[in-house]
Amino acid sequence: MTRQRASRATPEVRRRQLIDATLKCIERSGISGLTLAEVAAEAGLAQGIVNLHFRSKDNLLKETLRHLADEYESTVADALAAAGPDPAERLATLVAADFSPAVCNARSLAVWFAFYGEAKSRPTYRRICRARDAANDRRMRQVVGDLLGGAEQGSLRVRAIADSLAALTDGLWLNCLMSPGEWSRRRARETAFTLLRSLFPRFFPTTESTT
Amino acid sequence: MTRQRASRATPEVRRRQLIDATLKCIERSGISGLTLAEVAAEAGLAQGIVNLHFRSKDNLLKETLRHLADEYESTVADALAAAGPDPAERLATLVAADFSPAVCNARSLAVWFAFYGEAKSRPTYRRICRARDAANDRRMRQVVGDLLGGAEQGSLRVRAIADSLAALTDGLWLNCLMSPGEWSRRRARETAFTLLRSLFPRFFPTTESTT
DNA sequence: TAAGTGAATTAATAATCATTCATTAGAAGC
DNA sequence: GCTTCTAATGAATGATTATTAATTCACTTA
Repeated sequence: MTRQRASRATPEVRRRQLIDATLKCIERSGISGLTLAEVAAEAGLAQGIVNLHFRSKDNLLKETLRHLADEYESTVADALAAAGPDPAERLATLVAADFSPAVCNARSLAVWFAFYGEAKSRPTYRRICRARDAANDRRMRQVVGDLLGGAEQGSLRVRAIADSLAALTDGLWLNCLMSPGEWSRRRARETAFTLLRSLFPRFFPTTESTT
Repeated sequence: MTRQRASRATPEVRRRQLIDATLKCIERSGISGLTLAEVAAEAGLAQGIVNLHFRSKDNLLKETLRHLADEYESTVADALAAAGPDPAERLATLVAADFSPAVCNARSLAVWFAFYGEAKSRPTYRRICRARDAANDRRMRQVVGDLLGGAEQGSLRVRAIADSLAALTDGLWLNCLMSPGEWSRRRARETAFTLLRSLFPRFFPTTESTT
């Protein structure tokens, strides 16, 4: 039963490794069932390792959420940077990014909602999540405003539609989390695109010509 | 420091009282921070009271979620039963119910998302939440199908729009939970109605005649 | 009013877990 | 090879907390 002692690694490497293990463990046990022993075992390291590299469990959780938020932000920002100038294409890119495998996978969704669930009682979590939302909302309002053109730019209606599209993502993610059998990433994406086509038939024409 | 002994009450009354206390405590401390001592104190009763009436903490949590789901279900079902036969009115009723004070208040939202967050690792929670979603989705598909009429009834497009509207609620609720300062119940409701007007201009005409 | 019923209390128990720190040992420099 | 530095270990600690069960007592009823 003696463990093989792990070879040395830089703190950077260990921190990343422990965050990955934490993501897996939250998916498996939720935040309420998470123990440092489980995280350490998942990483193949000894009991005290988390306290060594993160000082406390609380800190590990914050850093894990931050990592998830950074990963999301860079995925979406990169996708948008790679898109062309056409507003319809840019909007489609934003929606598609939210349902890409890098973002919409069982583990990430489980962890996002685990933190959402704790957010009411933990201001720090709420702050990190809100920073993500704010960046997201700004992008979405810009793109929807560009799409609908000058007169409406910045109108309450543009704002409401952009906010609705952002909210739609969270709701469809929740479907994927709660009913993964019925709600695949693809179905969620197609549902969002169907809404886009219904909202903006001029910009997102329906493939089959029905009416 | 001696406690005043509580007067006798029926198990029914105590169970309800303890569930109410649990809702408050989850809002305050999250599920991960919830202790039976806190629940008992919130109810003004002694330590062992939860185990007496619910057998275990786990059972208390399940019953609390069930209570929340039942309350939601009866609120929405009652609202729909009171609405007239016009599909547009019925759709407006469904949306309005999701943002009524009985449903969309800080405590209920906090508790819903607390359970969503644990759902991945707790099949029982997932089952209870899914039952609520299924009833909701059925109603929404029926109403949207009625609104769009014969040809589209039951089409993939109707299904996608109904699913989107259901998802929209969850997303807007999340906004209310994470940013209660910016996202009042009323703003969330108006955002949803603005989407309805944009999607179905024929059925939900814009008040001011702008085009 | 005197049992009797069972709701409520509370102190004790046992288990879980985050955190600490003395010790071990891998890697780098000489 | 020897020394030094510091990552890694894991047993020990102490705090927290769900659960139990013996006891108390509020209310009912005969």
